Amino acid sequence: MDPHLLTTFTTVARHGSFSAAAAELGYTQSAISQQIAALEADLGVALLGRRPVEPTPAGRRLLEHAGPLLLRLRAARADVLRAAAQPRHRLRLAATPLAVNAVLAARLARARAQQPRLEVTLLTCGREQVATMVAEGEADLGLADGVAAPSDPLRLPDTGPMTTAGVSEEELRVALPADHPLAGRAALRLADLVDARWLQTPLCPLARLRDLVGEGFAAALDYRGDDVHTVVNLVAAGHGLTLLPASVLPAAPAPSGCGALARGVPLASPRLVHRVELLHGALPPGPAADLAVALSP
Amino acid sequence: MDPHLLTTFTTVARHGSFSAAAAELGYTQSAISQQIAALEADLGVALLGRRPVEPTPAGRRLLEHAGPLLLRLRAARADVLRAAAQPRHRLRLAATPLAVNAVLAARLARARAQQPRLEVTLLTCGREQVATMVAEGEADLGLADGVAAPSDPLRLPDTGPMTTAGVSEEELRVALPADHPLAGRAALRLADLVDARWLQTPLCPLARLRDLVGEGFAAALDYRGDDVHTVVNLVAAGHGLTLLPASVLPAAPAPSGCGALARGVPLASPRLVHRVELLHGALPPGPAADLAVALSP
DNA sequence: TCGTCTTACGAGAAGCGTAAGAATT
DNA sequence: AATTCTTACGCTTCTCGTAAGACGA
Repeated sequence: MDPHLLTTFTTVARHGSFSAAAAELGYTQSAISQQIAALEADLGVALLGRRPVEPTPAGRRLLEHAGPLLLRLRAARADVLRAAAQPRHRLRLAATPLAVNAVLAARLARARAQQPRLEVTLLTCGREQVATMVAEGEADLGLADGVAAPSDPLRLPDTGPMTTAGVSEEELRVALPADHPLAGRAALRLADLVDARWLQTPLCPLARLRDLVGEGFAAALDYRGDDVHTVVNLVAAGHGLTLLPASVLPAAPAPSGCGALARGVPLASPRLVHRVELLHGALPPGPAADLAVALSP
Repeated sequence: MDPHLLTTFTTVARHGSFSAAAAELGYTQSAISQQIAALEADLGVALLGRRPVEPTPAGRRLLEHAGPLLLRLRAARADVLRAAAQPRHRLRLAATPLAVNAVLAARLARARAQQPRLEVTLLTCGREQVATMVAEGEADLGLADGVAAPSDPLRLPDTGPMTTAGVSEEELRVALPADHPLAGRAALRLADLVDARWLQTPLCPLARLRDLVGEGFAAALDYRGDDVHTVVNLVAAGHGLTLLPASVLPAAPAPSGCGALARGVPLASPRLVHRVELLHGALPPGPAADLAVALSP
């Protein structure tokens, strides 16, 4: 179960081809063939059917393990190197788009005022990638947001020992167009909306709502990016509903008209919050640790 | 980061000696020396100080990663082999001592009545070992118990994709000797008992209570085994309090006297339950899957 | 001086590439 | 016939063990 062979295996499975995997990994097809043969001999189990190249049931199980395993391996390496590295004066931050809200942006500004010489790089990307970057040491700190019950943690991918701390919770509202029949309501129950038209977005995955409430929540439109502006416009145009933190929605009810967003309707039950968590590995004393403290409430 | 080198590293660190590790692993000292050198060269970081042989800060970080990583690797291997193996007619069950309570023993008996030809092996061991055995495929099913808030999951060690399902929850009571001043009380609040004398046992670790309630809960006696009978006798003899499921405690108040256990006092707040979870990897259709279904409520 | 880790060196094994072979479409 | 995986074979690299060397207690 050499990790080397494991990456080869996942690459072959992904491409469905030995030769394509060889091209990607910089080996000859022959080498790939030998590596897969070695892995199958080691386990004593056929992992791939040939022609077409397709994982066997056992191979499918191994594929489920291989990804997280290799991720943790890279995370471990990064963590060890970090422990040995000198504290630096450049700090790399990874955050999901909705994570850097007004509160956290202000805290970040206050912290930077304390350490004016600190260079900060901020990169926006998806939830999983934030976790991965922090685990692999590509980012020193991560901020990830998501939908959760009050004071419940988010469910982030498991990448080994990583510190997570909630740094912000905010009311979550139902976002809908200004001319939507429900736009004027004082509050809504999520259970009453299971049959509504919903947007599927990485910001508010419908699978998460099903976890929390139950079946339903069919996707009227599946948005694969993670741009807040786009989502707001999709909702305003009536493509479907979604949940957004109150601070993203307009403060006053918009004048009813094409393309405007309503003020957002609070959720009566279940109470859900937009939660932001701070992620980091072991932090040596230094700017990263200081910033982590400053970002906490 | 060859797993091979990783196990060598952990062995050396555990023994604090290259030669002792060589003896355990069946290599020469020279080979161990070269393996550690290779690992350090690969990471570009010193992992062990020599004379005395002791992990550096970076080495300590790697040690924290290596254990879980190697466990997951063995778990992955076991899972793949299980997927390819023939369904067998021997079923291996691992359980913590308190997990096989009256309810589950009855369910198990009912299930066996359905499949009389099925051989069942039951092994009792600690919580972590149950999880490990299931992960590594040494057991087909595991039953682990612990203290939890109602309908909250237990916190079991992370060994990769493993199915856990709560199969039993039972009232948890404060166990105390029959002649204890609090023995007659109708209910107790755990917060009022932070300063009492407590038993530290694997069945009810005080660290868990601190998680749930707060600081306090000093250990008057630390019991390292996991035998229920012994714990009951320790409590009855007045060595300290502990929490036990109601079914373990005597049904009627014992006549006050030396070595008798009181009926047990219910917990008013927080509500805590004795929870049993069923653990298993991916189950192919067969006796193991049938039994898993039968054990669920 | 003794115990312990490191280094040098040779033998064996393992891994990769080239090239030819086999199997499927 | 073309594409794609497998096998054979030689070369290189890696890894281990033996044995000698270096370093501390």
